[in-house]
Amino acid sequence: MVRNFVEELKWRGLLHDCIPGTEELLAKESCSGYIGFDPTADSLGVGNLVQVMTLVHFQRAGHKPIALVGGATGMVGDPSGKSQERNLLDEHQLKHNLDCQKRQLEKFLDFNCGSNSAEIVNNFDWFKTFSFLDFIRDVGKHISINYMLAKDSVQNRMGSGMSFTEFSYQLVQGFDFYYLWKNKGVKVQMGGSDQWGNIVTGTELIRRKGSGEAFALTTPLIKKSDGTKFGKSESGNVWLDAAKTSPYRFFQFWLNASDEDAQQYIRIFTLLSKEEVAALENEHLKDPGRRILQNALAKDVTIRVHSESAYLSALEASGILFGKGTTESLSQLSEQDLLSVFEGVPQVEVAKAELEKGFPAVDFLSERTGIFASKGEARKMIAGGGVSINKIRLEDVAYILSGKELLNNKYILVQKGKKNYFLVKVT
RNA sequence: GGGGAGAUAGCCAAGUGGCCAACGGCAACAGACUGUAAAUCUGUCCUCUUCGGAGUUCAUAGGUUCAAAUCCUAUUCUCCCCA
Repeated sequence: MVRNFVEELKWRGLLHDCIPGTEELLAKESCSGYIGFDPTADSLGVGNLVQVMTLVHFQRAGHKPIALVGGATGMVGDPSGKSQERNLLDEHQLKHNLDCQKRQLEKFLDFNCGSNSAEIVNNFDWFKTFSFLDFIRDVGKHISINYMLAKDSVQNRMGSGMSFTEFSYQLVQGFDFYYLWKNKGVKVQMGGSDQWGNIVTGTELIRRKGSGEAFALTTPLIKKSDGTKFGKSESGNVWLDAAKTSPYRFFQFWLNASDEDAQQYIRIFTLLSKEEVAALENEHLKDPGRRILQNALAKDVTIRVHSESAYLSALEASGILFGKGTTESLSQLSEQDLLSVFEGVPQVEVAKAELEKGFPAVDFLSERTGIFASKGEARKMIAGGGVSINKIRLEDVAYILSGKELLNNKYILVQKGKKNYFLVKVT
């Protein structure tokens, strides 16, 4: 049952670094390992999915995965990879974020499979009764300032400044590892490569304070092939929460991956086997235009994060919005189909009478519907050829809507650019 | 506490009396090309606009001047060095 976890990570491109001995340990016995999640938002984003997948593979390899939500560390703020001091979250927000993330994590792991059932822990539970004095005596005493100062996360901030709060972060996180090692027999911590410094502070603490040995491995920072940050779309962060990023948009995010990125993503974000991936890549190369990889990727991830039916509607919507048939296929849709296609697309309601007396498109798109922030912006966009109504490009800045452009006698489809849709409901 | 450097649009960064809504780069958005890709090219990119303009900016508050991002004064904040 115990498959080689590290091997699995390697071929998927998910292994960045590991402490010597980690691979041997994991190949030899079933272990407990954990990954921490930072409660900076009330939903995990696709970026966090990397760590989620790491835990999933960990469990599939027969180990016991523990997801740690950072009720305590979230109060401090991790300086890793940040060039500026972070704002502290208030307690209510923090609690809300923790609850939401917890619910999402539960979706991916198996909590009922015997000895390697997953677990979720909150480090606030062991920090809430730990006094400051106790902490600096019992924990701080074991780690030297010199050691802490040498960390990249600290060095990078020497020029721009860093509060004591964030400086202490590595100790706080280090103690998590120590605590879990001591109380739950956790031997391995995993995380993104930016967490390396924090993680080894933990192993160091275990060595010095507990005279024990612990292991760690990190996953690479996922970047797009053009070097930019992974996980953002035109409309911002891509979240796992359907209310924050609709399944349609989520699906589109993956579908829009470049060829190069799709190869990387399909290894990281799906559970497809090495052979299946290789087969897909072959197929893809024969005719890159069909975007076999992107389709497989988007399908797999959307189904696992949302559901089969969410995937099907996203697929259908995509077919209609980007398919060959343009206005005809739109006008042939039943009202119900239309609405389901546009589920998750911003909608505005407008009275029919308003349109019938003639509504200048510029005013309509800005002041009336808020699709554009101002008339000037709407005007510029139209002039630049970036606005379509019912998939027909609006050529004339002075165009006046008359109420004749209704689909199903009830809807107007406004398109900003190629990929941003708005549905106007006329009543 | 002393000394030094600095604060310009989302970010980086030029500008050191008028030609400045402020060079350039990045990011972002749109267009062309394409495969809803990449690369490339083009346009937009402080706010509003009847596209003629109008309004508000260069840490903050005052001041000098016909005229200030640029000079002066005070204040706030940041970094570095010394104590």
